[in-house]
Amino acid sequence: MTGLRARQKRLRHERILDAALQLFRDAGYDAVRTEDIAAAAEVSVGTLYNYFESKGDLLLALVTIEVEEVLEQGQAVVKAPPPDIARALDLLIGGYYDHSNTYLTKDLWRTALALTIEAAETPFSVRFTALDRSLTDQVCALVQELQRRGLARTDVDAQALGQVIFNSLNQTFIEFVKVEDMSIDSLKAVVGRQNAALARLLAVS
Amino acid sequence: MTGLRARQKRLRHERILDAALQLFRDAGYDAVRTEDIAAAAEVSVGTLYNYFESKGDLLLALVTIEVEEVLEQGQAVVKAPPPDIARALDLLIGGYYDHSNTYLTKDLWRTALALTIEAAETPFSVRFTALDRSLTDQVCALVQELQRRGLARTDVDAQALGQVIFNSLNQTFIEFVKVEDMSIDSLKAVVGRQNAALARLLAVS
DNA sequence: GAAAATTATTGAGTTCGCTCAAATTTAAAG
DNA sequence: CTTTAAATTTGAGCGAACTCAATAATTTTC
Repeated sequence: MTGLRARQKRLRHERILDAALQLFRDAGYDAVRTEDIAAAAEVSVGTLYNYFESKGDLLLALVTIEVEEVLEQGQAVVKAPPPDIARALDLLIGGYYDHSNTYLTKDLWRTALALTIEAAETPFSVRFTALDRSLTDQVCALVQELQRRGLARTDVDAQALGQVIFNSLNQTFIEFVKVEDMSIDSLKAVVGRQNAALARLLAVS
Repeated sequence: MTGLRARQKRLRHERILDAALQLFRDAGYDAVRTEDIAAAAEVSVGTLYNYFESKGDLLLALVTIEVEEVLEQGQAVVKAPPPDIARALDLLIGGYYDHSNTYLTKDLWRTALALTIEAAETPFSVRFTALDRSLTDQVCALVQELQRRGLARTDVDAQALGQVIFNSLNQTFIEFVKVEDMSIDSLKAVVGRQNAALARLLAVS
């Protein structure tokens, strides 16, 4: 059986994460002090820093959960995409966007995205970057799948194109979280127009 | 003639900016304290905050200068692009990348890009976002120019495609500054491959 | 040119993220 | 059960960005 220590460790880790998510969502990242999180999780500040490297690290742990779910959800679309390039892209990317506000708010995404750039070398940031790469791979896989099914031109570098598509959807998402009063629907509209253009270029003649 | 006050104001503003750039470049953003900048500019900390909203604001003022120059330089390419889609894109984008380390280091770009996401509502961040939009417009203009010259397919939304291309080059630049030991040449190689793929799709059949 | 009004500068003080030496709790050894 | 060793928690203290009431410099008024 697991010792008392291991059990308490798991419990505390969970309590801290739960407290942080709750507080971050309610009050916004900046308004929450590490002291508040520690208090809500019933540990001291020092203990909090035993479990997480920094306040930002704590947020990135939460973001990671969200992205992992997004990634898994995307698999279904890649395996059986709708027989239309624009629709397939809209479905995959729309899925990403829809899922993105399950746990996190714009404020939290803003902070998290900023952190992954600013503190690019921290363990959690590295992990997040790896997830970004997985998402890129997923988009590439979709393009390849469309080619394989004869729905898209095969005389083009699917890898390179997938990267471009992912980069663009990622950047557009950043714009989205930067503007507090932009709806997910208008985000989808912007990307939908881009997907339509790409779909036309990719269509088999 | 301008009063003593206005003259001193201009002088102080300049001295602060110069001191900040020097120190930021030498020691890195985080290692420089606002106190150090104030001392180097021979003003007090309070005065520094009379001229700039925050330490980050000071950095964004510097970044803005760089981007404005990049934008101006790009005009030449748009007006007379080489008669080949891939080359035209490589030239415009390569110009952006080459210019980007005239004043700023990767460290400074990292911090600045993070700031424009995190503090999206501050005046300087808004100004930076506007410059980003101008760059997007420039890429769109290049695509349109290529279409006008009969070098690219005209049955596609140039605006949407330009956005995609800019978003992608921007995101790739972010990846570049995130990885300390990635050269500008390998950055260009990555984007070059993407441009080749797009060029093939855009080629008139 | 002196007094009043306006504008700008100053630096000690506040806040918050984070650290680390001491104290406490749990596990292992005898 | 006691002692020793290891792991974990704790919170006062530190550093740096930023603020604001007091002060000083400049301009305007008469």
